[in-house]
Amino acid sequence: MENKLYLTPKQEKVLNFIRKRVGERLPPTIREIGEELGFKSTGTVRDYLRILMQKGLVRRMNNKSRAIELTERASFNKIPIIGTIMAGKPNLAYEEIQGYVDSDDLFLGRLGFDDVFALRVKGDSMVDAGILDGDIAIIKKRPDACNNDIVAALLDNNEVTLKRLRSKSGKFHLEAANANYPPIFEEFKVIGKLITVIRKY
Amino acid sequence: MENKLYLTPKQEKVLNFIRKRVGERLPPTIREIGEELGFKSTGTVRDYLRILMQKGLVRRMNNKSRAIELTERASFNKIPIIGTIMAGKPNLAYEEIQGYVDSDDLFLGRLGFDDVFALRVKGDSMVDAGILDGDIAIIKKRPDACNNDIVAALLDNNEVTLKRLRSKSGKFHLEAANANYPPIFEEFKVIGKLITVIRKY
DNA sequence: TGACATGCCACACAAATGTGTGGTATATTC
DNA sequence: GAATATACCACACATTTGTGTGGCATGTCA
Repeated sequence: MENKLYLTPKQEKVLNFIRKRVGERLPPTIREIGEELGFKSTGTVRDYLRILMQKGLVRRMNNKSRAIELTERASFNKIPIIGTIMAGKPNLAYEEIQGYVDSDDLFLGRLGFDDVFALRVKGDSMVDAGILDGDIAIIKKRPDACNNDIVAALLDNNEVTLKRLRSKSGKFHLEAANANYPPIFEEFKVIGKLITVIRKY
Repeated sequence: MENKLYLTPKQEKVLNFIRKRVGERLPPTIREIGEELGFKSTGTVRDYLRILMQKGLVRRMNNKSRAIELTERASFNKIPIIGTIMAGKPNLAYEEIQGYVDSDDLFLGRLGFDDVFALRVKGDSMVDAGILDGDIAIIKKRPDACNNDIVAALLDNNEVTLKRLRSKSGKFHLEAANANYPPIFEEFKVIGKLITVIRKY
C-alpha cells in the first residue's frame, strides 16, 4: 500500500465534497457534485470519480443512484490509532497505524483526517488526571497548546508520551499526573493536544 | 411529544430495513424497500413511508432518490443521555433524555436502542477508577453484572449513581472509588453495566 | 347497511440519475 | 512535430427512481 497520495486541488475538492455529503448521511449524485464544483458536464464529474476510484479513495456501484462509498483510507469518520511516531516525519507513517477509531460529529466535531489522531495510552503516569492504561486518547495536531494542557509530546528517544504541559519562568516542561513520576525537563516537541479520552470496559 | 409509539409489525420491519441500510451508509430506494419486504407495488411502500413520516420517525425530500432520513427518535446511531430514571418504569421516560450521543459500531458494537444508554457523570465519587465529573458513561442495560463491575444503580431516592458492585458474604453493596465516600448498603437496583467512558476536553 | 380505515396491487408518467461517445483547449514530454 | 495527460464541455440515451391515480379486498364501527 503506497503511503504517498497526490491529489490535485480539484480532485481534493471533489473528495471533500463527497466526504461532507456522506457525513451528512446522503452521498451526492453526479450532477450534485458538478453543481457544487462548477462543472457543467456530468462527464467531467465522472472523469473525477474515475480518478478517485483508481487512487483507491472511492468505491461505486453501477447504475445505482448516489452509490458512492468512501474507502477506509478516505473516510473522515475513521481516525487512525497509531503506536509510535517516527521522529522527523511530519506526517504519520501508515505502517504505524494499529487500527481505526470510528469517530463522529458528537465526539470530535468535524475535524479533518489530517488534524486528528488517536493514541492508546500506556502506563499509569496520568492516573491522577483520570487517564488509565489502555485508554484511547484523541489528539488534535499542532494546536494552540498552552500551560496546563495535556499534550502528546515527542521525546528525544522517539517515544511519544502523554503529559501535562507546564511553564515555569518562561520555560516549558512536562509533568506526569502521578507522584511516582518525576517531571521531564529534557528536550521534547509538542505534537498535539488531548481533546478526548475513550475507555472501553 | 408523545412517548408511546405503536408500530404494526410490518411498519417496524420497514423501519428496521431503513435503519439497516442507513447504517450501511446508503438509504434504500422505494423499490428496494418493496423488494426486501415483499411488496409488489411502489405505492404500498409509499403508504408505509407516509405512515412513518406521520409518526415522526422519518423525514424525506421530494423528488430526490434515496432521500430518506431517520429522525433522532428512530435512529440506531443515537443513544440517549438521560438524567434521572423514574422508579418503577421499566422503560426510560423520554422526558428524562437530556440529549443524544452519537454512537458507532466501533465504540459500542451494534447494540439496539433498547439496550444501551449514556449517563453524564456527576461528582467525584469514582475518581480513583479514572471516572471524572462530566464524563459520559455508556451503560448496557440488564447485563450479567457481577462482582467488581462498575454499574449504574438506582437508589431508593430515585437517584442514579455510578458505583462499583461488591459482594460480601453473599450480599451485594455499592462502593465508591474515592476514600471520602462510604460504601452504600441501602436498597438499590442495578440498571446496567458500564461499558465505555468518554471524556471531552 | 353505510362509512371508514387498513393493507395491498397495477400501471402510467415524469423527474432524477447514470452511461457513453465525441469534442476542444492547454500543457508536457520525447 | 507527435504522443500523451490534464481538464473540461455537449449531448443523447437508458435506467433508475419518485409521483400519482385508481382499484380491490378485508375488517371495524355505528
